[in-house]
Amino acid sequence: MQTILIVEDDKTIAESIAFILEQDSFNCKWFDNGQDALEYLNNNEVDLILLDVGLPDMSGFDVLRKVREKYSLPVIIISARDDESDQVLGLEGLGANAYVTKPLSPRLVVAHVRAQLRTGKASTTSGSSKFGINHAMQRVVFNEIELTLTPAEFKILSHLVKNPNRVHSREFLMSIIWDRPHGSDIKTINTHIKSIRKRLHEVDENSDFIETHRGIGYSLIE
Amino acid sequence: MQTILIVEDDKTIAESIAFILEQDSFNCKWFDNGQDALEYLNNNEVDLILLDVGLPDMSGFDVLRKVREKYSLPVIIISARDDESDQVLGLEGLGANAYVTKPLSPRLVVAHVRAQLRTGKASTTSGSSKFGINHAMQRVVFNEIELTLTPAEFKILSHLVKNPNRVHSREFLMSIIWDRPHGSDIKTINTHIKSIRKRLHEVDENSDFIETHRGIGYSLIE
DNA sequence: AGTTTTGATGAAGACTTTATGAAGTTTCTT
DNA sequence: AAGAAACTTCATAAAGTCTTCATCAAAACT
Repeated sequence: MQTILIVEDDKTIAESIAFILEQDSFNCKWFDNGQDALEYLNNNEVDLILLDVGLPDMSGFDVLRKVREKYSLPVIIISARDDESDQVLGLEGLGANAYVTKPLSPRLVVAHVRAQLRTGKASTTSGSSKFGINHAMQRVVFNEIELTLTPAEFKILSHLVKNPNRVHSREFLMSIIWDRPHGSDIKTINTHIKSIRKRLHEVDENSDFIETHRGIGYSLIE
Repeated sequence: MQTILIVEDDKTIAESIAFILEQDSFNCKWFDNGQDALEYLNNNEVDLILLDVGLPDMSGFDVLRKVREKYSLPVIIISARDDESDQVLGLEGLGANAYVTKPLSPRLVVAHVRAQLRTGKASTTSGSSKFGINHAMQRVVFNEIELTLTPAEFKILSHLVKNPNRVHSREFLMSIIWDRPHGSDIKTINTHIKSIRKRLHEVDENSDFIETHRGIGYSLIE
């Protein structure tokens, strides 16, 4: 079942969206502020975000930017009709995937969500890769073998698998392991990557999926 | 004898359903609100639920969601003809198994119940596992031996047996024991798991079915 | 080629989480 | 109210994980 994050401070609106989406067998999580939503996103599998631009703690603009720092999942913007259209349109540059305006038409919301999830799928499935993620068991599947990983290793590797073919800095990978700033040496990532590579080698000796990008970080090739 | 939970605030309707079902030698329990029904469900063996969507305390929607958080038994929705058909059909996504509309045809209700109980049985049997659940006795069967468990142990182990091969967090397992938030130390789960493992070892010394997932929780391997 | 920078590696130890046994508290039964 | 059973808490031991560090290897630069 796919999970949708609803970030909306108006409880009535949030509940009506959740209601209609749940009828479509989506799993909904509601947050009335950006901070909590981002924290949830960092710790759970989410397939799509419905994001209100007018939040109490931070603008939808800031939320979207923070989401895009780490993830490529579809984000649908909810905006009041009287918002400055420029401001809302500007979100496109940050990677908003669609817009709906208040008052909301439930059917339209569902249509947008479906449209995004038909095409997207960015967060979980990954084509013809040799990798998969077993969320239920918190394991990464490689060549049909389930790897038992330590928590830090799982967080890093599952993120690499979800976002292959792009370089992830050590700083960023640290932020994947620790939600809050953590005063650890950045080179710690080297060691984690080493042990991940070791586990992959145990399955396939000649594999070399994790690439080092000197001076930047690592990427997973698929 | 199979037990059917009737959740319906109209006493006349509930009694007529119960009457006709008891003629068919089903054991019926009637509740006029969702809360009491859920409480009964959590403490007793139930084979099927007949659920009215229009309840006084919570919507049938909420009841069904709560049921599905823990159980996979068949649920038949009772709806007034004038309900929005969309809304009711949406319940399918949450795992409703069938619908009947008011005014009820007793024969039709019995037909639906029988149809579900012929096919269903999802709540108890579990493939080729060495585990089984004896709801009536609140015991878990392991290697054909019935384990005598304390209530908390039964709730945890039966949940693990029903949902094997996936990790369950300590927080979640706490919610299995206590329906309402309970200010207990989360580490209590460690102790319950310890005693469950001890009981399994008494049956098979070399068994090791409950796996620890560091930093997350536990899973049962089958 | 020599120097500098950056990454890989292995091992030690600091730190965190879990297991365990026992004591304490609550709840239920008689 | 007493006793028993069950649940929770606690202290400590054990296990596992993360970070650091020293050293070696590879790449980039002069």
